[in-house]
Amino acid sequence: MTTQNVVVAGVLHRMASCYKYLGAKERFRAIAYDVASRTVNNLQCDVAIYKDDKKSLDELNGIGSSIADKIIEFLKTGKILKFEELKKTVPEGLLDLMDIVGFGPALIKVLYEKLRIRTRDQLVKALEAGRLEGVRGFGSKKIENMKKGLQLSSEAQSRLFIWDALKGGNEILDAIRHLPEVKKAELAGSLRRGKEIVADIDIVVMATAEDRQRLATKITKLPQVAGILAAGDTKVSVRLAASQAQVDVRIVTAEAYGAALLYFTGSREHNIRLRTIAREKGWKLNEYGLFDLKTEKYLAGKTEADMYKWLGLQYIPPELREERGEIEVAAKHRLPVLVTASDIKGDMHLHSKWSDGQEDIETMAQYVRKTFPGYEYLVITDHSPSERIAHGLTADDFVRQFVEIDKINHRLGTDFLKKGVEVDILMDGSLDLPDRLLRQFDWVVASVHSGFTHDNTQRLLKACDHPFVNCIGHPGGRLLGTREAYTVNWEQLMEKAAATGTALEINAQPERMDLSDELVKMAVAKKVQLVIDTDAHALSQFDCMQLGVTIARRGWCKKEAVLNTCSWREISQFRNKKQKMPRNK
DNA sequence: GCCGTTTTCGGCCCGACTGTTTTCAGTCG
Repeated sequence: MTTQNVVVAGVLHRMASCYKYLGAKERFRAIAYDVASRTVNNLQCDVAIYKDDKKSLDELNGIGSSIADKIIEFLKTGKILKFEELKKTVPEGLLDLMDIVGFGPALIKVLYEKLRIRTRDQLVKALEAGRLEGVRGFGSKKIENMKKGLQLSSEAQSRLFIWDALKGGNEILDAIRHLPEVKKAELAGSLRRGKEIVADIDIVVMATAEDRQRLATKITKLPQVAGILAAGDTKVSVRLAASQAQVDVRIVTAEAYGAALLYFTGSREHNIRLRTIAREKGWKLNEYGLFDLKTEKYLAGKTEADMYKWLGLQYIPPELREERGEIEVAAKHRLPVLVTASDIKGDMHLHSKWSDGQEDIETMAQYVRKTFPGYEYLVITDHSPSERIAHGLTADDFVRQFVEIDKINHRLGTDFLKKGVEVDILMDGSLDLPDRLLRQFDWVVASVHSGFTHDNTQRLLKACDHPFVNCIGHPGGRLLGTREAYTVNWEQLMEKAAATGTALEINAQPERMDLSDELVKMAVAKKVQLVIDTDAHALSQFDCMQLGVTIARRGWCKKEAVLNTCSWREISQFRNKKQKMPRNK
């Protein structure tokens, strides 16, 4: 669905690069094309729906009449005449280099005009032959950095999945916090906003002005650091030994800590809006604080809350700072109170040794009760028979498992454990366990584990119609970096889920994150009941609940929209209500 | 090229670090 968006955004981005190449007189045009490119890239729907609707396209942020025409031209003809013209004056082969660290428009212009280099290959050969040495502006370090940049860009894209980035980030954050000069330190950047994939790890550190330089040096010498990319006394960039991830550390004073945190958390688009608001009020906003434009007087900067207050906005949680309407809503002080990890009362999708989990049920129960004291219930949901590879249980197995669960509950003196199942949705939308068994479970998660190349809408709709199905597990079926999500008509599925009293899962496994934040936002708007699950197969995976909560928060999700913030009594009511609904068939 | 509840013209976020060169341009985030 979004492939077309990526293509269109790519063309606009390349046009922006062309205008950057053309120099100062075109620089604002370049910015305009970049903004439009990002808008298309962030679009929640397929850009193709605007093919015959210039008016709506024009209304999008950063897309005016002229760019709207060009997008429509591309959608209809597959090219943009203006872009074809631009390519005649700009060395197209070098355009892509502008996305590499260290390669800007001025550099590729010099390469082309002085050395007639117009492709990446020619550049690599020129570097190997030493043709750049002695050319004015190309010192030995610059040439070295160009080689490094090229090398890095040809290696696998160094983007990190959030769960890995969090691990690396928290590890070095912890080391930084232990340095005596550090008063405070926090993760910032897209990691703090909870994006699925991040490019680097940002950290903001508070220290006194006198300590900054010494601290910067110490940070570069931490054992986690494998290489130094840049090191001033307020900014340090290093590469982590473990993951090769880039870490940008900013060291600021207490006066500027909130401003720096705000600035380095982003998003870029969010910041630009904030700065514009400051401007309109006669102030200037930067990473050091909020200042009066004329007198330079410092107005605020110690905390993020201060900054938002001065700007007349409600505090905006990091997960919402994506310039997706949060500023307008914050101006009216109408932001939703987002769900938090402490609201969660239990995990409703996990696997024991009975199928493909690593632990026995009692060990999990004891671990979770100790580690998550706020939890009131834990639903064991092992696989059904079709999942042979995951040792799916037969109907008889489940009956035996019921007995075991009762015994453990009895031993622990609680009813903490609930009887559940992750039942397979077969190709025709039916389930692989009989109704007489399904009705005995406390909770039934139904999931697709086959037919990933099909449009699975009908299968999922049929599962929602089943009276004993309470939740659709990992509804999109994607595995990040491995398998694309299968095709689903989300409008239809969400409307069906809401109408039938079927919950949709936010599966918090790091390689799933399914529903995605964008789909959560859509589900919230359609009043679908959500459940945040870890799908844990090992004790350590119960920690992923935090990740699921982050996804929910990015989807503007309130506590009320998440079923497992409720007591078990309320969850039983949710289940009973569906069973009593009049059936279509 | 976009945008506007002072504006349809004249703005457009802003500062740090690097490298190469003697005072700054280019690039990044």
